[in-house]
Amino acid sequence: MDDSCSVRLQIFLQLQAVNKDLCSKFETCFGASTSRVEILHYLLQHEEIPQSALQKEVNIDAAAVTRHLKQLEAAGTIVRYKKADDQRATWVKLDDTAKRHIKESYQEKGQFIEETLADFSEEELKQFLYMINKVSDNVSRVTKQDLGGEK
Amino acid sequence: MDDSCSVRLQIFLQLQAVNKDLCSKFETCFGASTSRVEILHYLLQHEEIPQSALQKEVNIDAAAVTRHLKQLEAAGTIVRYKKADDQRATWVKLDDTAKRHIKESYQEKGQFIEETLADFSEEELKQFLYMINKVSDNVSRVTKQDLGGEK
DNA sequence: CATCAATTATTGATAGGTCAATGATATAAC
DNA sequence: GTTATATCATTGACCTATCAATAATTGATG
Repeated sequence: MDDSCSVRLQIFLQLQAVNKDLCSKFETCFGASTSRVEILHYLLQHEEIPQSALQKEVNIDAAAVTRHLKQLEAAGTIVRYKKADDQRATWVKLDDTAKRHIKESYQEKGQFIEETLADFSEEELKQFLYMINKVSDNVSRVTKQDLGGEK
Repeated sequence: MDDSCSVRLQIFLQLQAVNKDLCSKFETCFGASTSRVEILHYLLQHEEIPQSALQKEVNIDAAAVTRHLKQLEAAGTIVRYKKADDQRATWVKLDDTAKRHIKESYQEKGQFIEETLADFSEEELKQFLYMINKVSDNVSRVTKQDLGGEK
């Protein structure tokens, strides 16, 4: 683990470290956690959306989504409601004035991500994304095969 | 934020998603969280080490380190002690039999990381690491400049 | 040597995530 | 139509990370 795959191990560790730093600075820049911003991002792109769909888009547990939305609702940022045809599903929608504020705020802070990926050519960016996706595929494949005979 | 830098945004989101999956599967594979394994990894490489040094190596808060070490100590995996010349610093050391077990276990499971990065040529690996490091540099640079005039 | 500052580890409060269990509604099967 | 099954949102219990405050020890400075 130390010699033969040291580059791989380093990648693994660096990935974690970078991600943590990134999230932390993202949070202080945007004034909200990445999860929260991700949720708001999707809400910006959909006039209204069922909570279950939102939950699938965002990368967190349903329980966590519920708690985020409750807070956002309490803050007046979003509205939640049910429709006549299905009393289970909850629909989520951005409050109008909140929507404006968020749009402005994002425009102003969108550069954070740009700077994070400064000095990358467009070509490099594509390749980077490609690699990340490859790792993602590998990871999802690992689950089903490898962990069969364990413990 | 949606059009001009959509690739960047995608990279950002994917990075998070991948990292989360990676950690989750890593954890079920190794039977311990990435933080825990990282700690043990460093302990494998140092016969004994001051807790403060360990904390700097590993990517987590001092408080979290304390709690991990307490658990590891309670489980008999590590030993902690002070030295005569400095009653503040706590030294940490792997228990001998635990050390053997961990070494075996790692050998067996080291392939997890390999499979995660399967289908990467050595060249690609290097480039990937290079890119991650570049992002890391960018992120650390952002802090000092950008967040000056905020809020 | 007495005080002030720095280092080290710890604790408490808080935030945000997971999983498992629950309740309420909707759909299917018979 | 009634019973079983699925979907959806929520809650409670738990875990792990953060930050801020604290305590204990050491080093430095007057």
